[in-house]
Amino acid sequence: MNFIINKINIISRNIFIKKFKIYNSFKFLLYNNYYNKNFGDLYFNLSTLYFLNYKEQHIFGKILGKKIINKYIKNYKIINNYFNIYYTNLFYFKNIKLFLKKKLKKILINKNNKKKTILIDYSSPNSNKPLHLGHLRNILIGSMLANIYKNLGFKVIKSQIINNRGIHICKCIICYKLFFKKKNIYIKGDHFVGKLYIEFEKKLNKEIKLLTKKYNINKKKALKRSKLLKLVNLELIKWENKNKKTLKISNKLNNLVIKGFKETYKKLNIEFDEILYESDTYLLGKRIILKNLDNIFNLNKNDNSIYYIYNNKNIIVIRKNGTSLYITQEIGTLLYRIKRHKNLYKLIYVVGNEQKDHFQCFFEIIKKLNICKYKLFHFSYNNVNYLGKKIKSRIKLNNNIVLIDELINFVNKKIKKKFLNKKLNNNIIYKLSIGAIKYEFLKINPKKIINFNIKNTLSLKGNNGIYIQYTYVRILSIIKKIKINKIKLNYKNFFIKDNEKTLIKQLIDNKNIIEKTIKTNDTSILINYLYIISKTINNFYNYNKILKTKNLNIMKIRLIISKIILKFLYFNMRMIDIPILKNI
RNA sequence: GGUCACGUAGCUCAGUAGGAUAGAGCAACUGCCUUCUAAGCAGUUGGUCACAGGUUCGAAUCCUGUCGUGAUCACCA
Repeated sequence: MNFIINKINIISRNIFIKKFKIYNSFKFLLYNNYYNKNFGDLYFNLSTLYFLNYKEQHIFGKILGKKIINKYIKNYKIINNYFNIYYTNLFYFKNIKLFLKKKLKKILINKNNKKKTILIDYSSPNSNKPLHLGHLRNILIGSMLANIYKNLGFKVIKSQIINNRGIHICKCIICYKLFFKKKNIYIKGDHFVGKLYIEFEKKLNKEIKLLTKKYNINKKKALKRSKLLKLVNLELIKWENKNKKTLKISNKLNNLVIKGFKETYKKLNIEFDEILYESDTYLLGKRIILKNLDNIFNLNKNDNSIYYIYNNKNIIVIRKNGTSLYITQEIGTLLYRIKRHKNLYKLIYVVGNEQKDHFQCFFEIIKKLNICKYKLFHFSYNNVNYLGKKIKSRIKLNNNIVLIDELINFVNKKIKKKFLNKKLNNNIIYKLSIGAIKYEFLKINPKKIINFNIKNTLSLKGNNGIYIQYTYVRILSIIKKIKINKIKLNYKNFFIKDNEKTLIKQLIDNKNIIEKTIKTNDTSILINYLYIISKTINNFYNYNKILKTKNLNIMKIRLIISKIILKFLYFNMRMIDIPILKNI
């Protein structure tokens, strides 16, 4: 493919100079076509040659056409001002041979990226509630990007920071102290702590309602008078002053949550190279802020809080009571990472787009502090919505599936029910569930809102993860039945049908797709590609008999194509981390 | 109100480095299991690409405005 494009560029330049006396370095954008049978395998639009008029464009086309025909290019045709190129059978033969012999990594991936290290920060939950569907999108996008970068040759550090410090933790601590201390914990740790948080919010709401009635004041004023909130704030000061009793409860709750998170991650086959805790990093942030108090940050002399001016707004970085905030932690964590990892190439924060302002402010501060020579990048994805509103763990859906654990259970049951007559074992059902969930969340462009809907989102027909897994198993079952290693391809007996040509062309496109995915960080590009080739593969399977073909040569060729299909499916499924099945 | 996204078939989404006739899946209807795994294949129906201007030989794609939806604008994280 590339050599054809290069050749066209070289020949064209000659024509421009000799025929039209035009000296410029125009580069062609050629497109692969595997959608429309009436048009060429490779094409470009002659109108893009803006420096020639319509007549000249066609003269150019005709000269170019005659010159490019060779053993790989059979023919050319100009239709509607489009220059179409048609491949010879030898072209397909060569590509099949290449795909069969070489490792896909070598064919599909540029080697320039070796030794560069990328740190990807994703998931980063607060340790006051279980992981929910909002986190799920974050986890899956981050994990897939990490996978792709790894396959591209980068060294990847998958990093997670657990936000285990702050008001939210203290709310749980207070709730535990007041109402749950003597009760037994009989549910998953993260679910228990989530319950503490919800209970606290309920009690707080009650108190606020009472206060607003009693003193006839608005909510803001009531919040200031709240006894519960006062307790929480005191607890936060205690926490940052390392009060032993407070830290003991904090650690207990923290451990419960982390254990719960680990179980959930394991179900999804998600792993991290490092897990950091805000409790270990926030002091670094606090220190550097105090160090730069006069030149970058400002002290409010009335109440001793410290703020940074961003877009004419005062952003508080240290509270009047001396405790730190989200952004304090963010600065500290970056410092911690820089110390820990030397020679990073880039840091990518996979965080929701609602934090766009936060990251812009954060990056600005880092630039002024002049502490980081690495590229910082916020990859923002959009929300998961339910009934038009952003999903939060406190919302309960109809079937209670707002949490990741609940979603997995739900899908698991659904698949079990659907394939009841097939008597699948639990391991296969589990792999199908995970595949379905991952595919469903990743197939939508990250910059778009996912409107979560149980019926549509978890449809098990058509364009979904199971379809891909099934396609793989179908082809595998053929290969399993026959020893294929000794088969040799011979061009003399080479025969290929149109649907097989389409497939080869699509496989060639894999390289472009990967490059485009990484350029845009859009996971849906690769997923949709996988779906398109799977459709072609199923078409190939239905129309071309393989083991039952009488002609031995044709059977050999189709077996080899089947083997190549498996290679491609395996490679791409691994990138997305959809579980691969060996049988059903 | 300011800022940032998004608006494509009844529903869920592709297509946006301008380019040929706007594509899939679900839902509805029609065929195909004695045949390598029917979790599949093939087909029919379904579109004012939110609306209005502009740029261009050419706009779903770029620009401007309007409308609609969501996020954000905390001494929460």
